[in-house]
Amino acid sequence: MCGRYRLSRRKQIIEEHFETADWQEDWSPRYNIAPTQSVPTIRQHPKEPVRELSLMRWGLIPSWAKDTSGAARMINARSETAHALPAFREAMKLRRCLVPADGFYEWQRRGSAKQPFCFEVGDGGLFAFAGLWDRWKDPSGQWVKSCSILTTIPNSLTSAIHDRMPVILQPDSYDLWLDPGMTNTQVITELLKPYNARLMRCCPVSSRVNHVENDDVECSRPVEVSKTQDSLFA
DNA sequence: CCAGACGTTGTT
DNA sequence: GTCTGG
DNA sequence: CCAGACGTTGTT
DNA sequence: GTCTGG
Repeated sequence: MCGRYRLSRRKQIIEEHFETADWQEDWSPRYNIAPTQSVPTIRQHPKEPVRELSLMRWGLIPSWAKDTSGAARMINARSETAHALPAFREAMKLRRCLVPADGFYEWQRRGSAKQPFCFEVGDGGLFAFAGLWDRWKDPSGQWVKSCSILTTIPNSLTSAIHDRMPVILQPDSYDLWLDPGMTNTQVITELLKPYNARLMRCCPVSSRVNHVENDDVECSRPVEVSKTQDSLFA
């Protein structure tokens, strides 16, 4: 799954990489993005051929939710079932987005031991998670946009650490994934595959990343693991 | 008909 | 909102 | 995802 | 253990 990630590139770099329209919001590099926080997402404008960046709360709040209490459990949606579930079904058909990132964290557990790893694509550059979004009217009448990151079975790199991984889209499938006119969920679901392990890398990182208040480059800096911890790789 | 649920992951 | 259970 | 909190009633 | 906050 994916419960913590990194987006450390500057706004202009994100705009250029994903070929979006200019964005009014600010974005400061983040190394430890946590559920319920505000994150950039990319959507296709429904009428004009333009991709737009938009801040959303991470943890999808369905339009019919009474409150936000369940949102933290909706940070991920299983790609195998999302098309059929009440909370995600309509979003899968009509409200897909990209969630830009340049790293994500997974924790490997062995009994009580817990070791975080940082995963990257290529040399640590930008990539996009497949995302779903919805909007919910809060008690004051304000619309709150929120999003979820799809998950799938792990590839050979991530399976050593965890039994799920986030869906990372190939750049050549961005257009189809984002196309609001594509409502054939069967076609859409074809895109939700484990990313090529040979194009990814990972390494153990400091448990600093465990604490959400730590949000700096140290969170994804590789660390040595001790001999005893080394068995975590086994 | 109304009432109530609607989710993921991990752990075992 | 939609779907299920009673 | 992890970290951290987690509580009622009655009596004085 | 479960639930909330970030």
